[in-house]
Amino acid sequence: MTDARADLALAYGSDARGDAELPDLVPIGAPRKLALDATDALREQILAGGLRRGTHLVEAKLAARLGVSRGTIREAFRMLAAEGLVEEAPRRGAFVVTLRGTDVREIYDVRAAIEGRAAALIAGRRDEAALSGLTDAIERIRVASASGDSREVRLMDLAFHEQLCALSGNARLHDIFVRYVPALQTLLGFDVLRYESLADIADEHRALVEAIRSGQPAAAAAAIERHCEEARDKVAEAIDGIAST
Amino acid sequence: MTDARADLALAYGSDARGDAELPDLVPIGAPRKLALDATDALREQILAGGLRRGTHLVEAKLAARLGVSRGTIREAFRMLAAEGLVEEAPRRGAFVVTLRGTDVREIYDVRAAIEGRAAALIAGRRDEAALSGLTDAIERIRVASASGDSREVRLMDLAFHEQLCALSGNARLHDIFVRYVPALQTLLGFDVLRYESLADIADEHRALVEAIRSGQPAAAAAAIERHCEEARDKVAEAIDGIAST
DNA sequence: GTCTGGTCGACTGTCAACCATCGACGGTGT
DNA sequence: ACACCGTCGATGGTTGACAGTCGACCAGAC
Repeated sequence: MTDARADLALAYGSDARGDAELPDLVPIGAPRKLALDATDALREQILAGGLRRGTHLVEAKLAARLGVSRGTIREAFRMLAAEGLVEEAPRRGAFVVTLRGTDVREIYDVRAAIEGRAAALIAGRRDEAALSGLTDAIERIRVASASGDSREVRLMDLAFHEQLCALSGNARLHDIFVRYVPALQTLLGFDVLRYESLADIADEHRALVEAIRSGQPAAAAAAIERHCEEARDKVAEAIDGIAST
Repeated sequence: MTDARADLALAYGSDARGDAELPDLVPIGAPRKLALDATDALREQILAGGLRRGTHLVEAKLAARLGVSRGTIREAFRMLAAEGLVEEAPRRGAFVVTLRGTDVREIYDVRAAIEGRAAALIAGRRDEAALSGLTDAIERIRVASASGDSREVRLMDLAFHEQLCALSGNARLHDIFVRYVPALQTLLGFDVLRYESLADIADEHRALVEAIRSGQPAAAAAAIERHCEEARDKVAEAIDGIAST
C-alpha cells in the first residue's frame, strides 16, 4: 500500500518534491513484490486506455502476457479493485471499471470530505511548512500553465490536491485520497472538461491556500469543499453527457 | 467487499435493521468465496482478542488450522490489511495491528470527515426517510441504554454512525466508514472509556439528528464533526494512558 | 567482552499443474 | 419464438515445490 502510494505520487510528478535526501544512503527501497509490478503494469494499461472500460480481464491470459503466474495476477486484481480501477464479480472475473455520473459524483464528494478535513487540519495547526509546500505545488501549476501544456496542468493540479492530503499529517486521509482519486482522474482522460483559461487555475488554488493560511479550519474546509463541489458538478455533467455512448 | 460490509454490519448488530424482507425468496446470497470465510474467521479471532496485538500471523499455520490453502489465507490477509486490522511487512509476513494514540486520532479524523459529509448530504437533500432511519437507530440506542447493557449501547452507537453513512446515499462514504471504523472500535475493546451516563447517549445523538433535520448542511456537518472530535480526544487520551504498557 | 561472520531453520513470494464447478454461448428440439 | 441442454472457457481453490530472506543462534576474532 505504501508502495502504491509512492508510485502514484511519482506518477503525477511529485517526484520534484523537496525531499532533499540526507547525507548518505539511508532507507534502501522496500523489497519490491512481483505482484506490485504486475499491478503497475495493469494500471498503466488501463489508465492509458489500452484496456477499455468494461473489458473482461482474464487471469490466464494476463498471466501469460506478463510472464507471471495466475496467483500473482489475482493479487494484482485485488489491489486494482481497492483502487477502484477494476471490479470483481464472483465466479465471473475482473472487469475494467465503467464509470457513471453517479460514481463521479460520489468520488468527488469523498474528495470534498477528505480534502476539506485535510485543509482544516493544516489551518488549525497553522502549519507554515505545509503552506509553503502547497505554495510550491501552485508554482508548478503556474509553470505548467505558462507552457500551455494542458495535460501537465491537470497533473500538477492533481498533485496539489495530493500534497494537501499528504501535508495534513494524517496518513489515512492521504491513503484514501490516493486510493480513490488519481485513478478516477486519469480514467476521465484529462479532457472531459476544458479549462476556460489555464492561467486561472493557479490563481484559484492560490485562493484556496489563502483560506487555509487564515488559520480558520471551518473557512479553509469550506473553501476546499466548494472547489471540489464545483469540479464535481462540471465533471459529472460532462460524463452524463457522454454516457449516452 | 460488499460481503465484508454486510458482515461487519451484522457484526455490530444492524441485523436488527428494518429491512423487512419482501414476500418470498428473492435475492439469494451472492456466491460466497472461501477467502471471505477465512477473513471473517480471522477477524473474529482478532477482535475477540484471541490473537493479540503484534502477533505474527503465519500463513502455513493458519492455513492448516482453518483447513484452507495458503493462497486463500493470503487473500484474507489482504482484506484484513485493507480494514486496518493487519499490517503486512514485505518478506516478513502479516502482523496483528498495534494501535497507538496517533492511529486512533487519525481514524477519528477520518470519521469526522466522512460522517460530516454524510450528514451534510442528508441535510442538503432534506431526506425524510434517512432522518427516520436515524431516529430508529437512536431508539435502539435508547432501548439498549435502558437495559443497562453498556456493550450493547456501544454497538448501537456504532450502528447509528454506520446508518448515517449508509443513508447518505454515497456508497463510497459508507465503504470507507466500514473499512476503517468498526474494526478500530472493536479493537479498542468497548471499554477504553466509560460513559458518565448511558442515558445521555441517546439524547446526544438526538441532537445530531436535529442538526441534520435543520436542513443546513454546514451546521449538520459541524455538529457531527464536533461529536467525532470529542470522541477522538477522549479515546486517544485513554489509549495514550494505557500505551505505557 | 563485544563485534564479525557464518550456519540454519522458518517463512514468504512465486510458480506450475490440477480439479471441480459455474456461466455464457450456441445449437437443438418443440 | 422459446425453453432446454451440452460444451467450452474461466474462476475458485488445492497441492507441492523451490529460491530468496529474515532472524536467531553460535563460534571465532579483535
